[in-house]
Amino acid sequence: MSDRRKQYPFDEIEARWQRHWEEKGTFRALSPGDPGFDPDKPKYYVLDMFPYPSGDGLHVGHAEGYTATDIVSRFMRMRGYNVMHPMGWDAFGLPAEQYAIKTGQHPRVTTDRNTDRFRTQLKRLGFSYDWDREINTTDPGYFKWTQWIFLQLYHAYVDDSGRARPIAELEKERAAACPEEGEADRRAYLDSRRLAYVAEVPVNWCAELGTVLANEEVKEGKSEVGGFPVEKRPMRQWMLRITDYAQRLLDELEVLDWPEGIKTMQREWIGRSEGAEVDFMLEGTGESLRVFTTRPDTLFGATYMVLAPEHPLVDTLTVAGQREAVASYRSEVANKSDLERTELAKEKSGVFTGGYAVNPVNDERIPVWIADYVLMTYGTGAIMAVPAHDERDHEFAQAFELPIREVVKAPGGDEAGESCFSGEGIAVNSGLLDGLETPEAKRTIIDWLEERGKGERKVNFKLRDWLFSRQRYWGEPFPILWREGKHEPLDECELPVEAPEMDDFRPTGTAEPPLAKAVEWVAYSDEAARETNTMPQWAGSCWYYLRFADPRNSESFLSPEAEQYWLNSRDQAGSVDLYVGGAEHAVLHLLYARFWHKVLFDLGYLSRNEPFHRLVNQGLILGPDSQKMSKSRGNVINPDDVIADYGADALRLYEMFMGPLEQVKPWSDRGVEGLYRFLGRVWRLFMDQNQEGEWVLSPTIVAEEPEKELNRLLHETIKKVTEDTERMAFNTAIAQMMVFVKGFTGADRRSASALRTFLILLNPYAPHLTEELNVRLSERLPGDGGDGKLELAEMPWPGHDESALAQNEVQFIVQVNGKLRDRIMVPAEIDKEALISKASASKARDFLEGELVKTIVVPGKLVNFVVRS
RNA sequence: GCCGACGUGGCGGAAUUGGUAGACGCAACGGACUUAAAAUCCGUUAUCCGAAAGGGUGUGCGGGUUCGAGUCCCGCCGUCGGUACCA
Repeated sequence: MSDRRKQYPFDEIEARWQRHWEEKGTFRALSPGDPGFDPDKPKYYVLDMFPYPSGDGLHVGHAEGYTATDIVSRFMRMRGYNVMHPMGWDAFGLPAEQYAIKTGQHPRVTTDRNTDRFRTQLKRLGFSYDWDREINTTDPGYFKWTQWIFLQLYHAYVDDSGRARPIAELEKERAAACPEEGEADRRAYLDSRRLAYVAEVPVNWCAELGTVLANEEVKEGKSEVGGFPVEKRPMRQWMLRITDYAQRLLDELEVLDWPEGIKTMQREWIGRSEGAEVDFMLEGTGESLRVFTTRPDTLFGATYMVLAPEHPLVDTLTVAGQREAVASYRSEVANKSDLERTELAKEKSGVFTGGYAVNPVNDERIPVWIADYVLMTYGTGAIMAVPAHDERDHEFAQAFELPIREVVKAPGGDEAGESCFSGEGIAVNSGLLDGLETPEAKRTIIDWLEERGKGERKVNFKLRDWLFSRQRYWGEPFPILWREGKHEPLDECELPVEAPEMDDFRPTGTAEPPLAKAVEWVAYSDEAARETNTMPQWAGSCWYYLRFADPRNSESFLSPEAEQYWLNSRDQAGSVDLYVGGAEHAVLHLLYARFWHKVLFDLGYLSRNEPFHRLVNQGLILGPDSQKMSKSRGNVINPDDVIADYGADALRLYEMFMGPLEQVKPWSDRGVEGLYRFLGRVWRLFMDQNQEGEWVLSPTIVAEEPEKELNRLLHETIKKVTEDTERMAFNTAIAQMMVFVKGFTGADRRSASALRTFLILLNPYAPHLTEELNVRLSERLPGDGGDGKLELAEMPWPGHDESALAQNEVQFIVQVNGKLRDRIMVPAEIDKEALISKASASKARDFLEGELVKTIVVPGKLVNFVVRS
């Protein structure tokens, strides 16, 4: 590129305008109370998923989503909205900490360096962020409020109506209801209801990372970060009771304007299923075994039962003769990693305990097995097996030669044969249920069970409580103390709790977090010690979109005034109007943020019950080889290089022109060049180069209105670009602007006002070039401000004039039997008779032999003759 | 296996409500300018038959609905993403 001549001096232009915007504060979003705030302007909040500032710097995928939101932001500002478009840093996280371990350099240093680099890169792309609202999750002034929100969770519970309330209210109720209760019991009861609680549960321990991970962070038995093996281990950890919100997280998803795929993924992750819990008496023990089933109508077909190997009743049930087999199976399973357990899923395994249970519906005696296809973590950790109507049970029954009894007939009538039938049908061999259809049979049997106290209706969720502590240094410390083995909250006035300075960030190799090594810090007082776990990376990103509305508030996480203005759109469920980011956060960040938002909503801090009204996922940009970009493949495109060669406007425009925003699409170096050439054509539409090689305004530009055809082209372009930008179809908007440029390039008298309008249309896409040309155009046509000084960013978006689109003659197509035979030009006001007669006189007449059945006229479009030969 | 998205020229893609398939860009080819090249500008470019005029075929495959289907319906095939013993 070095010696090739530039199409236009983009480097100089872009740097200058970026400096100008920064100095002038062009894109500052004023809040209520700010000088110059206009209360009549409607607000619009456009949010990007803020990046983790990694050492690799910005990549073209960031640039894609951020360009899209920047176009929308600039567009909406020109349409009269007060637009908030902020940016910040999700800067706690593993890479900085691992780098610190390797080099001994404090993560703060790496983080600051990386955020500086990211900020510089983003500014170089000309994004219209309000940098006064920049936030960083690792700033004490920010995480003070992350810790504060944690305390709100700690001090809250969910009442019977499903709303979060202060736990103090529950404490009062409890004291009134159980006045005799001792202090320890009272405390245990309250802790069992808190939204933030401590529990000893089997958790995902990753030895390599030296920390536990949430279910959502484990993929196929490996850590999502790094791909290291993860094992289940019982550990005492902080948990958040997200399961109390399962139903609302499901229900309140409905009205959101999100991609259907993301909604489905959240629904599946929450995994609601309706059914019943049923008690089976265990023979000879006096104890009962509770199972969960979604098909209580198949109770008569239960021919055996299965417990998860970890189930507490296994020891009670196992008979002497089976003790050895059971013990060895249990230890075999315990040694399997989650990965092995799922990989071997095809082959069913299990062992008979020797014990029997009694089916409550028919008093039948059925054997109880243990098998690892039953999970301790779902339902009750035990199932009744109905091999005739459940594939897994069927497989197991075949492997161990257990009886299979059909109790549901398929509606078609014919029997399923060898394989099992798991659909709905008519109950058979089922006593009181015989002849009933499945839904009716379910209702009947549940009523029967409930009347006899042998079972009850039950809804189960796959969603588990959120494991909220990590054994890391670079995260938010918990605002919690431990005294005599009991946790207690720090007072709000002690926030933020900052991590101590340390030289050694290494994991301890045990469950003990690195912070435990800071002995002096841990010792809060003689009796009290600080919690040494830290919060997961998701904590900071759970509420950052709220903080942008009031980023410097030191008295509160968010003032009611800012909340009312920026986060309360009365006509929609969510607070943020438009949220753009990658689909990889479908069930992590987006679920956690919804949860916190609902808690804060319930506690009265927020006006809307959902955070994000409209969500758009940008598609991945692949390398030029159509493979995922990765360092090892060597197909990574660095935006810095592209900007150096072609400029930020060309990069922005190319990424928007590649195809629909949501779609996965490969990078093409040639493609960027094409858009760069387009910008060069735009430049030369306005500018000529003189003998000295200087760019001067073209003499073809005249202060007069465009002639009719060009005026139509102008208004067609206004219409199309407006509509396409509205629906975020940026690629087709750009295509139309190319057509405009082609049309006006061919004109030797170029209307200055038409060109100014065009610059407004292109401005959100290529802000630097257009602002520059606008200034130069003002020599010929002063700006709308009267003094020629008004910038495009301050101009209103144009509307199109419908009358300019009108044409004297319009084209109709002529079809015979739906097949194109000719195109004819007719007067726009032609009546139907004349149109048909003209159409039948066209080239179509050669195909009109035979009987004319009917003639179809689509106004403004076509005439179709239907002929039978 | 299940759920979701998608399948259109050599390539990226367009066709918003069923109504001209291939807008726009890339690549390729031809021409202008130039001593020459680069850059720029103009033109051609789905495919088959034909010298041409013109005609046939064509949106993954097979069927259907309709005057008319890339678009709607049924059944397949393929690619990508998610998920995986959740009873």
